[in-house]
Amino acid sequence: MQDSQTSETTQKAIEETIVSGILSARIRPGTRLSENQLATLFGVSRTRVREAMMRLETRGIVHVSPRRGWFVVEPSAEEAIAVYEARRVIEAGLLRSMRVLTGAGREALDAHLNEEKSAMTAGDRQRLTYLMGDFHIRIAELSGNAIIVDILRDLTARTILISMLYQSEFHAAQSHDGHCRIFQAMQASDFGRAAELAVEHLDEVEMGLDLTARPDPLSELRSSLSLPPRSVSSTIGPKKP
Amino acid sequence: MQDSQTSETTQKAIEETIVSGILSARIRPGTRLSENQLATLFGVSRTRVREAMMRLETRGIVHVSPRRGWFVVEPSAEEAIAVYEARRVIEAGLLRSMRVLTGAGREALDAHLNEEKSAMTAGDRQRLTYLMGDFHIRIAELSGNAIIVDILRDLTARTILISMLYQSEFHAAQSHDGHCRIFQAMQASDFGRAAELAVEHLDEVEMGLDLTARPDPLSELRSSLSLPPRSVSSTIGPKKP
DNA sequence: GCTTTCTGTCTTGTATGCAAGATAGCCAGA
DNA sequence: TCTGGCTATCTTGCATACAAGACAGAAAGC
Repeated sequence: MQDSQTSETTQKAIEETIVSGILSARIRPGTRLSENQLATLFGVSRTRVREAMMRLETRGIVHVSPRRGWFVVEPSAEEAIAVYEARRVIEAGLLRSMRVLTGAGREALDAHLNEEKSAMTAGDRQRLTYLMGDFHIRIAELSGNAIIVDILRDLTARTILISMLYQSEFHAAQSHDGHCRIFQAMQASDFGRAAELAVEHLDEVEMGLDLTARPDPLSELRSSLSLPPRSVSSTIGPKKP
Repeated sequence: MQDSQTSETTQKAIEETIVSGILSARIRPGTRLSENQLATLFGVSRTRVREAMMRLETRGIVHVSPRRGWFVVEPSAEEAIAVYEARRVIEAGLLRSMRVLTGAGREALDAHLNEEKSAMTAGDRQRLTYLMGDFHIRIAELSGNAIIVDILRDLTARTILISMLYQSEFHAAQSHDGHCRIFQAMQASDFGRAAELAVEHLDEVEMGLDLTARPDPLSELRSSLSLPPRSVSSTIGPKKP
């Protein structure tokens, strides 16, 4: 990254720092993001930090609790399900829409799968988390469609937050196998099959979650008092904490 | 809409006012959105207006030209193609993932198609534009997935902007027919067919565009000077006007 | 010991002020 | 008439000041 431009770059830098921190599992869900601290850290005023937070909120990455602070989102079980559902829809649709796997695309995915493998043997879990998410972004990049890439990057970030909350064990080998199978189908130009495999793969990962586990520990009490469930908030809709 | 809450609501109100203005084709691409004017209009300071603009920029609805102003986006031909491609991917994926059409869903779509018909006979073009886009959002709503609804709403807004730039004639009857066919396939629980029809429908609408027409009137000059083409910017990436 | 209240501190919410770039229009000069 | 430059004005960019809610911890009352 270049540091020459001061203006315009900083807000995006804050955004990307946080997103990439999540993508590589260095930032946990629920992490507090203090406007003042970030401002000091990046050497800017709160104004710019707030702008970055607003953008990240729109992207479903952080949320604000009024006058309490900004926090990295902790997706509820319902939200987690919605994220996986959205990914299945989009990734399956994407693969099914593909017609060819170019040579460059084949090489990119092949190189990526090799990286996954070496990270597995090295036991580098943080890097592995990053790579496991990045595989799906790489596939999106093959389409050359920046819109879809952006959407899937944000959904992947949310997925990683979900994993940190609900995933007890990390079945890296299983995920890697899933990726390899998808790649094989793509190499065979059987994109319908690749789409099916992607859905299965995401199902597998979702099934590996314990969605009764962490957040909303009040759910039992809540239901026994027959209060409304935690809102499956839209990325836009008003939050009521 | 309620007006009781002042805080928290206003920024969202600005956002939604603009988005719904676009969805109903009352706001044209390239419209200037002055921070000061909006601030006066909504009775708030520029700060809040700026926050709303930042969010809308993230959503791909507006963009800022540094120290010149905020403008409703004018998608380039490349961006237009990307938007349609993204919609095909997501809407086809969505329909294919459906398993049942509930009674309530059937009624909602049926009512919607009747509205389309009456707007056609009434010749209410603005309302028709809104309804034609809204059909696709209604389908997304059937999934109950707020993430997908939000994504498709923003893509629909962009689609309408694209129409206003590149669509010479408005083939409302053709679009309405397309919607009816999709609905029929859904009623027959043939969601694979519905997905195919949705792709065809979007193709038809895209083909009806004259993508050599409006923006970037300098494209000839640009290419004859062998300057780089207008960037197919991501929704996030830096804009270079 | 337990509860309640109060107060100091920390957080974000919002407005405002100033800086600096962009633009349009005028004016002068050739 | 056309060109070049100047200036007045308008725009956003960014920092800062202050308001106001949330919270923790101390103090007071029982």
